[in-house]
Amino acid sequence: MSKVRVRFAPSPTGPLHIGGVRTALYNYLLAKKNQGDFILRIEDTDQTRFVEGAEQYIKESLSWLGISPDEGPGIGGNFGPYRQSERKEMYQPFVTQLLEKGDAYYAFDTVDELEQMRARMKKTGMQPRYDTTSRMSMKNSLTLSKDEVEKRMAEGAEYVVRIKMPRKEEIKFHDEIRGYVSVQSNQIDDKVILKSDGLPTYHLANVVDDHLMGITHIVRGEEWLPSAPLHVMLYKFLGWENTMPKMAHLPLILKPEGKGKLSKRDGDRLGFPVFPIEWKDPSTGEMSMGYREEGYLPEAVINILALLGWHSSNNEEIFSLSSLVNEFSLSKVNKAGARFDIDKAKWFNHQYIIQKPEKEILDDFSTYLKSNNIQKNDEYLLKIIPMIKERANFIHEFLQEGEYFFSPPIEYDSKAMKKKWKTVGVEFGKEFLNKANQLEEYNAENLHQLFHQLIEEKNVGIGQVMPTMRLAVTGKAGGPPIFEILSVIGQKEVQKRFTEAVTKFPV
RNA sequence: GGCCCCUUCGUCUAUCGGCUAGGACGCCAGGUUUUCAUCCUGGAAAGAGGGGUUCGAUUCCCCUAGGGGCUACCA
Repeated sequence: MSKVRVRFAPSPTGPLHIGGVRTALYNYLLAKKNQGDFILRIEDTDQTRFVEGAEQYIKESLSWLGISPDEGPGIGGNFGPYRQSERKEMYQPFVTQLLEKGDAYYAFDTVDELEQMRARMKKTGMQPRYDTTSRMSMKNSLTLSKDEVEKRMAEGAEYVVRIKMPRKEEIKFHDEIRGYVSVQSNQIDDKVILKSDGLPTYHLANVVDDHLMGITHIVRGEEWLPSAPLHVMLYKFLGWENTMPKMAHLPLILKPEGKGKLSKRDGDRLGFPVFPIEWKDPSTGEMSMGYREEGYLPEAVINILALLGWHSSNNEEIFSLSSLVNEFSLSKVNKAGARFDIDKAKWFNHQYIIQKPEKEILDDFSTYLKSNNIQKNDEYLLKIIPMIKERANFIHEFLQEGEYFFSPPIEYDSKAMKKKWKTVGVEFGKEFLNKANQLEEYNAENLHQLFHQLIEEKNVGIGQVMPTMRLAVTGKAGGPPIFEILSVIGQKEVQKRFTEAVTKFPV
């Protein structure tokens, strides 16, 4: 059995949609599961849609997520070049072959003529397309005399090459996810395979490249399913039927609500990213948010995307990239489109935040703090990270969650103040701090002990006095264990905050 | 409009003819906690409809309905 080789083949027309990222991921998983190769191929045959920086964006996204290609532009490999624009001459022999065998033909129709043809057909209730019947009334090498065709070519007339679809034939192929799919050939039009600028269209290019690059499995989005029969015909015409790659068409990622596939607009409207990393449109300057910048961990994004359309039968949901590689199978990929669920996405991120070692969180957290003009040493941060990480979905929430670690409270939870800011608590607090200030070591354990001693001595309820202390020092009603907070903030600062609170809110 | 694909809790999904239909997110209730979060326990919540096939259908087939995709010299 030959080595598994799969390709991810985006076109560099802008930022990579997360649906595309998932396609890349599934390709990667299939490759690695079988010790195969994952190839990045840039499908830039449409020069008019080329966007500066898009290719770099794609590579950076994949690299951030840890699904780096084994071969690709700038990476190397034995099947290059990996940009279709750089493979231009490689397609010509196959076009010639198709032409000579009569499986393709030249067409000289102008845009206007094509439009007229479509309008005409529509009017008479026919399907508007360039196909087995309508081609006979158009200007092409099937209708024009050989002399006329040669004359036009000699004059340098613009032309395209179209595939000549058989009139009546069942095209049947097997999809790894959907089973057998069959279509009548007369439902497919004579698609352009070579454009007038001399570059192939996607259809020809992907077939030729997949063949030349030894691709064994095509894993792509469901939007390609309708053109798959066309590709099958091309494999047939080119004589590659026996080595045709297996095909798998992935279900689409749908809007969280409403109709249709997930779009950038949904993200903007509902406030979540649809792109892996931030993107700035070079022509408009418009920014699109990315998962990376919004505080998602790459391993969380991988996990989220993996579960959108694929599921393990053992009910597990938390998967690292390497466990996905072990578990993944095309046969477990779902057929139906999956609605994107941002709440579950956040939950995944939360899981990975909790799981993540403090030292690894440190970098991101201190970078975030610096951008907010807050400087604290690593030792200090390392103490507070474990206290707040399970309370946050994102690292940028750490600051908000634990703002009292960086500055005295500005606001005090009014509901809690009303309920818990009472004489008994304040008096107790004063006495507790007096004693605490005498402590040899101002640490959580000692503070805890002292506090409980005093409670017994005074015979007060813990709920009457502890919230008071928390409110005075943090301004909040909830949070990590109070004695740990006190010990981290430090004796002097605690005393200061308490005194201030008492002054502000006399009882 | 035409063609193709799809259809289990609100959402992601398990089930490959035997189901008291399982899990996860979210939601609700209880427990733990001074508190919030975490964690634990419990709860509400689904097989689009109609026909077949079968001893038996969520599972196989057909029809209807609904959803999605494609329908360019774009990918």
